[in-house]
Amino acid sequence: MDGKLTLKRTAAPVREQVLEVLRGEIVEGRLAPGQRLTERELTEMLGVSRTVLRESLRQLESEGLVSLIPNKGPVVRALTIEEARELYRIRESLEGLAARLFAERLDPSQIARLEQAFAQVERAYQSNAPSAVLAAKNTFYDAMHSGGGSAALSKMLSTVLAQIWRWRAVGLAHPRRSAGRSAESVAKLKAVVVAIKSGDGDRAEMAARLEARLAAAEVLRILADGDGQAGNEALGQAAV
Amino acid sequence: MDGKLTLKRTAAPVREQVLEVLRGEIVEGRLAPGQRLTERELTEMLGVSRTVLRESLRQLESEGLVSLIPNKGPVVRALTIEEARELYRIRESLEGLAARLFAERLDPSQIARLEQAFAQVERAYQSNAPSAVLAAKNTFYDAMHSGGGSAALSKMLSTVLAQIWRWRAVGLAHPRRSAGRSAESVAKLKAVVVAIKSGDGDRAEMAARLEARLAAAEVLRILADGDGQAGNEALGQAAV
DNA sequence: TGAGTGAGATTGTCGGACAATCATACAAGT
DNA sequence: ACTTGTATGATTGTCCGACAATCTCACTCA
Repeated sequence: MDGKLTLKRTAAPVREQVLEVLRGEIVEGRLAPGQRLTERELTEMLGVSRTVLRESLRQLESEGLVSLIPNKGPVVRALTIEEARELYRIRESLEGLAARLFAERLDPSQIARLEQAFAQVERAYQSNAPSAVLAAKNTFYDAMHSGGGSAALSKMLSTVLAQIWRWRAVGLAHPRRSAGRSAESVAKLKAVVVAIKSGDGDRAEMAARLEARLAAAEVLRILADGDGQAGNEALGQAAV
Repeated sequence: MDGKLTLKRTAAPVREQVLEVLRGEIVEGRLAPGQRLTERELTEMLGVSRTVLRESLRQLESEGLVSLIPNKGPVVRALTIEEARELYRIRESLEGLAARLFAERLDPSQIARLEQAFAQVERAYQSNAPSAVLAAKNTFYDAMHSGGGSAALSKMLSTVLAQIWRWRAVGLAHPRRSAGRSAESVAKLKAVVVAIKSGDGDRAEMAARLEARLAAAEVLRILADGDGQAGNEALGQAAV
């Protein structure tokens, strides 16, 4: 009875369900960036009252996933390339800190979780299924972000990742993806795991930052080259 | 006609006014940590409807200033020392990044703003008025955080600072405040300004991180020494 | 003593209502 | 043809009242 297994909590409040659904729709791209929504549409689509919906929308706004335009309605937020670049740098800093905290603590159960997640990434990579790789990496990052034991930090990282998630998918699937990047990515993740396990905070931070920087460079390269229009389109500006 | 002077926007929506008022009350400690609130109380106190109030509360929750306990009501959030430590480390990372971006851009108008803010800090320090120092430092940090040109970053830093603001006030006013810390703080801020102006990103980041680390150490020392009870009290646990 | 029970307080959710604001199309006047 | 003005519809902003669900706590009864 000591709380470690609070199983089957009563059904989540409607508000949280709405939040999860909308977040998922946006993050996975089924609601396109720039797409306009209205409260009426959404309430009918979800079968909830405006009260609940509006509370959820406020929260999505503070997570940076939607913009609420006064007297106009909610819009799925579309980022410029510049904003994407900023988010990637923030991610790099915070992920470096997460790795450092992880290495400084070395919580055995967290380590085990991280290694398991990494093994899953390796398997997914060998099976050559992009979506599986994406999913596996997400659980890996989740383990890495929470391994340092800071709830505030892992929450921040989630919201940052949610905003750039779309481009991570682009980076993984894009035809112009540089050859060998996947293998390199797995190798760098391995380095992060090893560095964390070594207990050396500096080394862990460096490894994590390096991986984040490479991932960012890859995605930004894909978005920026070709030409401006294509870049903007990928960012959702043209997705009306 | 090119939009640079959109003056006198219409009165802010009620929701935002409520948000600002509540945020201010919490950050400045007039609503004590751990203090219980109820929707009814707040609506009567502010003269607004539950609809608006609840939307504002959701936002405050996502900023980490209140906890919304199901079927119980909103509570002004009280942090443990451990959580405070985590927030200070996050602040250090993000502030380092902000200084780096600032140095990499070197926007002249932002530099001017920073120097003005620093001059104000020096004056406030010489006038030996703690509250003036606090206010001046806040505008300084604001200039520093937004000088890198990243809206996402400065928004994150604001929410982090809002959560630890209370302890910054403690650190400035506490009798056990180590002698010379104020002077040292001003000197370190000066170093940050100089480093940013040099355009050297590494140096700017180092300077900013150092200052953040010292400020954190000072506050955490005050909170942690003495004894556990006093520490908790300062953190607001006992303020029922 | 202890278990059950019931009242009260508080949030969770809903639906309706109306004002305020914005965008658009259309009409009118020059 | 072009500008100005106006009407109209769409959408959010805000309020109110209602009721169910859940938690707390004191109280009663065996």
